[in-house]
Amino acid sequence: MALSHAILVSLLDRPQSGYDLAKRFDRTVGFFWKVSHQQIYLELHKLARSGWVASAPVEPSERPNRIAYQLTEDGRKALDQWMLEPTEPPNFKEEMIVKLFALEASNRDTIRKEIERRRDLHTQRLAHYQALMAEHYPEPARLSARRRGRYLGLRMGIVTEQTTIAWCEEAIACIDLDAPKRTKSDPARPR
Amino acid sequence: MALSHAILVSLLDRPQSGYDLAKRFDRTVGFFWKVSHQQIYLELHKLARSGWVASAPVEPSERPNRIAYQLTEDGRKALDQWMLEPTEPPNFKEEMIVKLFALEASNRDTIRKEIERRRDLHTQRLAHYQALMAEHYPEPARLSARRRGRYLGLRMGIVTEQTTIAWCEEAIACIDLDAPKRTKSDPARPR
DNA sequence: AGGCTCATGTAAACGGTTACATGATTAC
DNA sequence: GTAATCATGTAACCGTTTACATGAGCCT
Repeated sequence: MALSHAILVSLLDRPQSGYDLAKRFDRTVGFFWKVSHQQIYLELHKLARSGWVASAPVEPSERPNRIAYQLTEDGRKALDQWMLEPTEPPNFKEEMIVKLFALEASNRDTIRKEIERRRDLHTQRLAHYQALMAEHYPEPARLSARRRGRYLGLRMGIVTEQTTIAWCEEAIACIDLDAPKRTKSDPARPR
Repeated sequence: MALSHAILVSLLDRPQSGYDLAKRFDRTVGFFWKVSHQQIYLELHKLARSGWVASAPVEPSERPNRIAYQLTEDGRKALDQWMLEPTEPPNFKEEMIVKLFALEASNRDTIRKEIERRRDLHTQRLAHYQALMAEHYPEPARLSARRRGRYLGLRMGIVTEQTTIAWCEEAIACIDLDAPKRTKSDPARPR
C-alpha cells in the first residue's frame, strides 16, 4: 500500500498532525493524488497501533486539540525496508478511454467537447505546476539531493500534463477528421 | 464508477460472458487497468439486478456452463446518460513519487536502480503497444468512426509510455548529477 | 453573534483484492 | 489419466469515499 508510506515519508521532514499532512498533500501531490482527511486520520491511527509513529510533544502555544506525530525507530526501519521493494506502475482508470471505446457518429460531438474540457483542465494544471517550478526550482542544475527528489516529482507532473494536452489535441483532430466543416458564420453542431 | 460502464461499452459490440469480458480487458486495456475476473462477475450480477444487462441466449454448441450477457434497453439508456457526464482525470497513485520524496544520499542507488527497472518495464509495454498499432492500425488516416476511438485509446497508451520512459531517463541523469563517476573498469557502486 | 479556519473524529457504504473453491472440456 | 484451459462463483478483508458530527479559536 502507498498512503501509509507517503505519510511516513512526509514525517521524515518534521513531526506533523493529520491536519498538516492533509494540507501538505493538497499543496504538493494533491492534483494527481486526492487524499481525504478521514483517510489520513485512519492511517495515522493504524500507524500508531503498529508502532511506526508516536504522538510528538505539542507546544503549549499551539492549539490544544492538535495532535502531532513523529516517526519512530520502527517506522524508520519499515520505511527503509519499503524503499527496497519494487514499485509497480499505477493502474490509472482513465474513464475517457472507456468513452472513446464507445465512439460513434451519434456521440462524436459530446465526446469532442468532453476532450476539450479535459484539455483545458490539464492546461490549468500545467500552468500551476510551471508556476511552482519557477517559484521553487528556478535553477534545477544545482539542487541538494534532498530537494532533487521533489523537483523530479514536479517534473513528472509537468511532462504528464504536457503529454495529456498534446494527446487531447490529437484526439480532437482525429475525431473531426470526417466531421462536417464548421465555420464561424455557421457554428451549429450537427445531430 | 467506471468498471460497470466499461462492461456496458464492451457489450455494445456483442453479447459476452464474464470470461469473455475478462479476457478482452486483459488483451486491450489490461496493461494500465487491471481487472480481476471476480470483480467482473460481481459487476455483472449487479448490472443484471439493475436490469441494465440480461443473460443472452447461448448456442447449444457452446459450453454448457457459459453465461452470456447483452445490453438491455435500460442499459443502453444508462450508458447514453453516462456519456453526457463529465470525466474527471484519474488520480494515479504513483509510488515512485513517494520514494523520490524520500531521496537522499543513502538511498540514491536503490532509487536509481528502481527507476531503471521501471524504465525497462515501460519500454516493454511501449513495444507491445507499437506492435498492436502496427498490426491493427497500419493506416490510421482513414479509419471508421467505430475503430477510431480504439485507435486513440492505444495512442494514449503509447504517448504515456514514451513520456514515462523519457522521464525515467531524465530522473536517472538528475540523480546521478553529483554521483561518483562509474566506468566500465570500475563499476562498483558507492556506499 | 456569526462565519471562517483549524482540528479531529465516527459510521455506513462502496469498490477492489486475495484466497479459496468447483466443475466442464480439450489436448496430449 | 492428467494437465491446461474454459468457466463461474463465495467469503474475508482492505482501502477509499461520503455523510455526518463535534469543538476550539479567530476575525469582524
